[in-house]
Amino acid sequence: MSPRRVTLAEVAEHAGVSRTTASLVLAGRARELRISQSVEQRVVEAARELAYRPNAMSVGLRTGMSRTLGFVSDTVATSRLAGDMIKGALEAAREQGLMLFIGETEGEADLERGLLQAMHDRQVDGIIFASMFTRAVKVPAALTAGPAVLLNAVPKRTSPLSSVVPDEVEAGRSAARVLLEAGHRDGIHLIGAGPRLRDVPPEALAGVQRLTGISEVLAGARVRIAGGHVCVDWQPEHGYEATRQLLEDTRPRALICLNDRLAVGAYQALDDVGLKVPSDVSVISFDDHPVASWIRPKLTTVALPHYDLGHKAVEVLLAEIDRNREGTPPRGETYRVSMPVRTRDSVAAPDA
Amino acid sequence: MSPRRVTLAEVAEHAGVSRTTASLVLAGRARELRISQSVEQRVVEAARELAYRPNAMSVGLRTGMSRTLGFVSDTVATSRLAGDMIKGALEAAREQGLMLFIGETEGEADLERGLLQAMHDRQVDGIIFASMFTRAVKVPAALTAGPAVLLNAVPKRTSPLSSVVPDEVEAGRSAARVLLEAGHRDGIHLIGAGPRLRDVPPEALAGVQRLTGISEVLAGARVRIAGGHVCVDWQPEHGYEATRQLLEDTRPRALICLNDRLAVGAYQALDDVGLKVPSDVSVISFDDHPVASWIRPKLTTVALPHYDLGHKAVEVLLAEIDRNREGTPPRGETYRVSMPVRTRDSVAAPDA
DNA sequence: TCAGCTTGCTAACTCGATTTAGCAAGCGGC
DNA sequence: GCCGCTTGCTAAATCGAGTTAGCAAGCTGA
Repeated sequence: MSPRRVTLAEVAEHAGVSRTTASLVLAGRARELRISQSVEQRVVEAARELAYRPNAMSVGLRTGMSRTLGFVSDTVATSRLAGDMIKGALEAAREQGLMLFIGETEGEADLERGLLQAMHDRQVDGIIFASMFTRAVKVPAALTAGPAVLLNAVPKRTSPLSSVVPDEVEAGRSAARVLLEAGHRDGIHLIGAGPRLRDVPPEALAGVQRLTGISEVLAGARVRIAGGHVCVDWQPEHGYEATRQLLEDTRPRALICLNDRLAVGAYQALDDVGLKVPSDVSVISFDDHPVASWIRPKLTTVALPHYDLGHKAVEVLLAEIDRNREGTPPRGETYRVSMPVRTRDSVAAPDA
Repeated sequence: MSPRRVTLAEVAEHAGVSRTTASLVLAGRARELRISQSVEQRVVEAARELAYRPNAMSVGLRTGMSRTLGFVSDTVATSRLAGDMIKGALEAAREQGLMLFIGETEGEADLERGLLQAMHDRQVDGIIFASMFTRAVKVPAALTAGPAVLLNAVPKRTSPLSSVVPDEVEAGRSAARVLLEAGHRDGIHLIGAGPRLRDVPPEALAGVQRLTGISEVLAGARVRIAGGHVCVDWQPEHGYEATRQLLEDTRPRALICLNDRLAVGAYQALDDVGLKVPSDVSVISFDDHPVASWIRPKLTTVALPHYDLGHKAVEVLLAEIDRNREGTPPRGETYRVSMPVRTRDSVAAPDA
């Protein structure tokens, strides 16, 4: 794009000094280089009058810092589910005067390689490697060439990269506590997976961790999980079918749906047989998808902290960039972001 | 980011030629500058062996083309509603070897100005200025300094910028046609706005245009719109209340909900009084939000072509960039992208 | 043999900013 | 007056790539 811009050379000429002097003044180094107040004033004034803004490409080429970050993910920006992750990252970046390049791989290795290359070609200061669903990832070699952070992902193998993930175990504990606090002691069923840990595919990290937390708290209260219904995928249809099957066998008092879309399906199945939420059956879930507040009654759910995840990832990445500049090795730490309970209308005391 | 990269100078040295020669060869200008086949071969081989990739910052500084585009919107990337717009844009850009900077303004003028500046500082080749909801926008002055395109927006005043928008009028026609084709001739009610055009706020562009198309086709078939229910916002709660009120007065045969979230609410209200979709009341709607295929029965809806909108915007922007490079004035055209009907299960012939 | 043309490359400059070494002028002390 | 130090700036080089003018060598025709 070629719209005319004011160059530093023009500012220098306007102020009647060399480009070097102008550069040093605007970089805040006037004192250090013993430039007089009057020259400094002239430069600052000229820059203001001419509305000078540095060309970021030029600065980047000279300094090796482009003031841009890369955000590479499978489908975060485009899946309609985790937009707040991007939002959090965008805001954290903006606060520091940085811009974000977005790239989506759809999980394809070739696309991923091309994107990482394109970002490195553009000299990004660092890269956030994000996953739509919490999972363990194979860290691409190209990613460790410079500062990078995993977002909503943990490395499959030992890696120098730090991770930022939701605290899913604690979320499971929270969900169980909500039911216990409402008075539920039996008839608690899982929709989506369980009741044993081995009923969850190990790659479904969120499921494993949610169930871990749920089991821990219920066991601690000597409450048994009455049953679990495995779903091959966590969409409304699967929640509907699982709940239909459950209702053929028994009358549940509470459902822990492993995500909100499963809960949508559970609501539909309960409605089909005339059971009311929450007077007949309480429902608690995870994610806080917008649909949670569209269904009636509104769903109590433990929220994925997308915004905070994205924001934290940028913070951690910036720390890694600083570390890299100082020649310090990467931190390789896992940061867990807590998941708040969104209390709505789907949980009540068990009926008699 | 400072990981070691191979420079053109290193390729030249490896091939035993000048940097100029190496540059000309890799730019495909060997023939034009009469460089021998053997020299050309040596350069190409050296570049391959050394895995040379040009530094995009350097190329950008020298050529004035950064091979990046800006995407500025209110809340498109982060609202969870229009992710496919970004996806379409990302894919169109990737096909051309370009990358996308994303920035969100939340409709704040200061943020908007800062973002446009940041993108210009980084020498973006052009900018897509997008809106989450179809609307008329005040085009920021900074935007017309170089190639730019409006996406899901039209300019409030005459502007040199082209627009890419969904064809909402034709979408309204499609929706009406679906009902006519199912046999509906009366008892057709609108949920969200209407029945007259003046019942829609003029700034709710999609509403005005959808209603225009609906009215046109129904009038052409001599079918009256039985009634319309204005909603201050188009969320499920509003659809629920409007439909509840409607059901207190009359028994509708078909509902045209002005978007899918209103339809969610309408479904809930119909369920409350034991009316079945579609046997008792057909429902058609707009947008094709994911929830359309979660509710039961699945909703027939006229889809917003987010992916195609985003893709088209990049295409149009690239044409504008070429035009700008040739010194040709911007096109200033409006491109309407058609909205396909997603036929599901919510429309049937009227009952007796 | 000489002049003009062709071939095949290179030196130098450019893009816009930053960085570093160093120079000139002035001052103070011996 | 001379030398060393301080002040206040600048020239030159750098970052990595692209662009343009031009030079040297060789060939051909008169």
